[in-house]
Amino acid sequence: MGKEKMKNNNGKTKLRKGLWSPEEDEKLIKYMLRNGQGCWSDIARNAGLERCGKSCRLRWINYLRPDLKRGAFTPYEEALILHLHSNLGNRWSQIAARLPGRTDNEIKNFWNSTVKRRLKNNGNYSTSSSSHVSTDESNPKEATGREIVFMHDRDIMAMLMDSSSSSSISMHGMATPNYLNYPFPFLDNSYDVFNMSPPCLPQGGAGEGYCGDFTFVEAGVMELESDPITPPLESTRCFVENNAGSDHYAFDHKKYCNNYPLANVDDQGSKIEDVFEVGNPWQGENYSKMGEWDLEGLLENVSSFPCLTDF
DNA sequence: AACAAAGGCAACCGCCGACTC
DNA sequence: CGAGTCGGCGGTTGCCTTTGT
Repeated sequence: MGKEKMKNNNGKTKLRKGLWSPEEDEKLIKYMLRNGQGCWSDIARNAGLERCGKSCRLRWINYLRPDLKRGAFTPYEEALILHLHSNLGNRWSQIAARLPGRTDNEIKNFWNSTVKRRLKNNGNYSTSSSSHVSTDESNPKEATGREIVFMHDRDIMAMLMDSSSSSSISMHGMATPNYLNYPFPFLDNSYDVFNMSPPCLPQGGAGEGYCGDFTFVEAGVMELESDPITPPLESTRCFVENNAGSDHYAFDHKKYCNNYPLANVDDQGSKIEDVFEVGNPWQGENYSKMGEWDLEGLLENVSSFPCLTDF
């Protein structure tokens, strides 16, 4: 890393920094499609990019990967992030591993902006607040020295309700506190996220992943996967359509590609789906669009949640 | 309409562990 | 065993956009 900078200083190679241009993206995409992932330094060199390998890796992972899901976080994802953070702390990569299609950077940004702002607006949402957050005073920090904040699911939903203006969650008129207590049975703290095995890493092997356990099949209905062998993440249908209702994954051209159209990444002007030679992983006959996640409808169909019938 | 503040997000930085030679 | 390299991670920065006044 520093060595690359040294080279730069010696004038051998001038490495670019800052925002990526459409041409750079095109080079990286084409190279990755042609050669696949390898040594990032080689990729940067061989793809003709005047970037360090690290920069290429970051760009690909956080932005160009075809399996990325873009758009606003769904209420489900928000709740999941909050819950996982309460267990994992700032281990963004681990949290991201349980949110397929989302990157650690994305989640980190979401946390550092949206969540922290909501916490701030909510006032008491701090480690010193006993009403919303409880801390284990006997062991305020885990072994790594990280501060642990224990947040109950009730708090999570309170936050979500408070944030209803910015998300599509709809809870107005709902008057059943029991739902507030346990709106998402799968978010119960009894889940040992540290021992969930294996995590939903893209390279993860067979087994039940956290997200892989769930499949959205229609609005407001979530099924538990009965198949003991959960498919790899890429093929796990556990997403809802993003709130923007646009593309289901990486290429919401207008909004996310530095405001340039990535559709012309190919010389022939083919679309990104064609360039990647893959179908949209979030589309297909097995995928049912959900649109906005209407929690009211969800709760009306509460009987569809096997776990919720216990309440 | 103009300006400032806040929000959102892409990208960089520094550190660390794993691996190789 | 130590140095070098690489990939990965979390923290942070800075730019652009949006919102408020």
